[in-house]
Amino acid sequence: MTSEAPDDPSRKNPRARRPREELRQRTLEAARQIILDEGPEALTARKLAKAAGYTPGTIYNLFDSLPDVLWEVNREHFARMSTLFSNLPGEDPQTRLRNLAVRYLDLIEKEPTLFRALFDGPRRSETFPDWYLNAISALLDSIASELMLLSPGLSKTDAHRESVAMFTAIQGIASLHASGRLDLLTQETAATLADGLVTRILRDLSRGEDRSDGGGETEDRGHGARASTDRG
Amino acid sequence: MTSEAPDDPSRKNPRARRPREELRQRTLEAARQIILDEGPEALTARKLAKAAGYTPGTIYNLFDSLPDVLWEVNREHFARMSTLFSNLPGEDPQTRLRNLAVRYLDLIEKEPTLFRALFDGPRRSETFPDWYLNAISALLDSIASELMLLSPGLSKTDAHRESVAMFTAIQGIASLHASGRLDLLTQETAATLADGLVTRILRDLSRGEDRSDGGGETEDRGHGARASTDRG
DNA sequence: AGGGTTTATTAAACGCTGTTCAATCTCTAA
DNA sequence: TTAGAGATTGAACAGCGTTTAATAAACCCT
Repeated sequence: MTSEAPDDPSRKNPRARRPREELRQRTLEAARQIILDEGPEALTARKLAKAAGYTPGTIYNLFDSLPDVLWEVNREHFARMSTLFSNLPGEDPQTRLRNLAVRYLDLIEKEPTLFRALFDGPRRSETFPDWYLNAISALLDSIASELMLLSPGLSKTDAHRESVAMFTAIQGIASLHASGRLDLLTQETAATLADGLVTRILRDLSRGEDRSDGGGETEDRGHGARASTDRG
Repeated sequence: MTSEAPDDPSRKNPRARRPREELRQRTLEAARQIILDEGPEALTARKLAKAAGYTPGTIYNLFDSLPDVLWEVNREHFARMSTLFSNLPGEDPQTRLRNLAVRYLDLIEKEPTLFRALFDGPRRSETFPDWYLNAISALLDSIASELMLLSPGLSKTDAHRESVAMFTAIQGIASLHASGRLDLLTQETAATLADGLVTRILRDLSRGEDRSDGGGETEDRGHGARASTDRG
């Protein structure tokens, strides 16, 4: 399957011009398929070009770079995920948040390579696109608002902190699961672990509002502000 | 700094033979330094060879492959970490486990690139060395034994599940922190987040023994055994 | 319809990567 | 002193992302 559509002009005319946006979209679909099948590390310029029906150079006419292609795939994937996170089923915050976690891990179970492309891929010092930060912020905010519903005594700052803690915890399970390393640790399902974690956190959170730990003294070598100022 | 020791025979005799084990060790130190300075992705064959004072081919006389060098560095790093995990300070399990988490994140804060080499690097389908699995198992076991001390009603299976849950949660924070993405989510310190998480889990765990959630119904599309058989 | 311009496409090249290997050199043991 | 063993090298290979000059097709205008 070298050419795609039946009326693909590239069969007879290799240098025929194709509508730009359509070609971009076809490239993104090809890229998505490669990632789905073989993981983000298999997305090479030459392989993508062949899958899309042209030569490597054309990629750079359509996109800025290969990472740029990946970011576009990620953007679409993240957008598709975000729709799943709104209108969560459940009567109370507990149920909704547990469902959120389970849904999240369900999706990762089905498309682990796309998850890795989203979160394992981007390395330090890379600059993150705006939609990326906004999408995560939105997710955190929706978690935080559920937490404030659950525990009205929570300040905005505290709710935010707890939402980050919860997200990063789930993310830890998700990341290990998507990279195939969770099985090295346990037979337990990712969803089971996450559900247990969320349940415990929510139960403790809904119980007492303050975080005055019962007399635990830790060796604190003074790394970091325990109290925090509000953030935009 | 091209040559290392003052009596380095490679200065006058480029093809002089050097003691094999010593050279191996020198290579590992050079590799570790490269990872520390520039991250695991900067560990290339030619750069490592130059840093160790020879040419790329020699690497393959000393090691099986470049990933093999990385695994050796990881092995030493993990061993060094493991010593930190034994003899935890603290009277009760709560304090000891909180200290464990804080120590762990402290180390990652100081050597984030070594952490990334250990956990972000190895990709799916890669076969993991025995020491890797054993070291993680040992860590999980020490967590599990603390948990059983904390909550004597816990079965071995439950303790293991909870230890995995706790570890993966911390790992999530650690991974995001080491890759520089935690700052995108919050101003909060990694240690603060982890400490809060551990505190909540332990508090809930020491309270009630069973996990009968307070009537929460989730959409369960039947993915996975909720109860689990014991694992060897 | 034909000519000029614009633009998409391509092949080749650059510098990088990990890895292999024949040739070469050094050292050691007999 | 010499033969063999073993370490080291440089060249090569296939792949990578990316750039670019040349080319061919399509468009616009007369």
